[in-house]
Amino acid sequence: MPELPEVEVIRRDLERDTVGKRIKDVQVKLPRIIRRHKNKKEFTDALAGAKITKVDRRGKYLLMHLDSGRVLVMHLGMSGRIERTTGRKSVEKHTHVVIKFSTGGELRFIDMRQFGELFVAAEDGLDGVKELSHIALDPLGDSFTWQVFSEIVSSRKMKLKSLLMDQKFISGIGNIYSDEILWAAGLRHDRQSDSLTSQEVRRMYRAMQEVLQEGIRHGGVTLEDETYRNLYGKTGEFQQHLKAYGREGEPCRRCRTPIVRERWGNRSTYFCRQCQV
DNA sequence: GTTTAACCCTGCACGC
DNA sequence: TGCGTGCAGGGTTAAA
Repeated sequence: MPELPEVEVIRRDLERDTVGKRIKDVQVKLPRIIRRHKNKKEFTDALAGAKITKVDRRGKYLLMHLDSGRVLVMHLGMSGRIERTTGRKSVEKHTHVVIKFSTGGELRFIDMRQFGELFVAAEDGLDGVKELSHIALDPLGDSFTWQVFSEIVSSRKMKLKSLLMDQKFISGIGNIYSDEILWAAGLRHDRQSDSLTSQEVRRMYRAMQEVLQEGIRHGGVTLEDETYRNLYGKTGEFQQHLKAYGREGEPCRRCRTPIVRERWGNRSTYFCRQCQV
């Protein structure tokens, strides 16, 4: 399930591999994936003939800028991935959109659970796009300073995990990385954000930066039964370095106390009862 | 302002 | 072996 590090890995791959290429043709096999558009034609016409100039990221959204003044916006949802192929490779099940380049080769959008989506928007109207307008600052961006983080955390009465995962306040963090950040900071998921000391806020800020950077460095997380891969089909390796997520019953890497799993809302949260307070 | 629950969909485990 | 049922999984959003 792609979060900031996984999406950033793909962004870097796309930036390296697709900038300067011209889109020849687009095929939509499952209209649900482009559900923001009235029909397939509106989507494919907006892309055909355009050259890719830049690949950006806003939270978990990928933004592929085009020389036509438009932007192809992509969200991977829970099981989505993008594959770069020569076009000769057989088409995998759950391939919903294919973008062909005029120089040969193509991008395939593959998504088993169909929670992902693609749409095209005008570049100068991006801030008005509902899906993007609420996305907060990027936690790895230069302007996301400790002071900014401190203000977000201490001015609200939210449980830390809710706060970390809320895209309105901090962008790009999901279930896996929130558990890892809280473990690294030694803080419980259900601590009220306004109860943190300034030292704890600083610890959480540092943990957030380090965990996300490490995630990117190790190519993101690919779980056993999940489908995350980079642009070339390579799996991530950060799952081997996880300290909390998915480690129910295994000893905490700090204090040896077994990691517990709790239902939190309608999903799992993993933490150490002993050293997260 | 904050929390909760439903929804989106497929694959898989399970019981019969 | 085949069928039906129930549920996991995460992000978003509407409702409480």
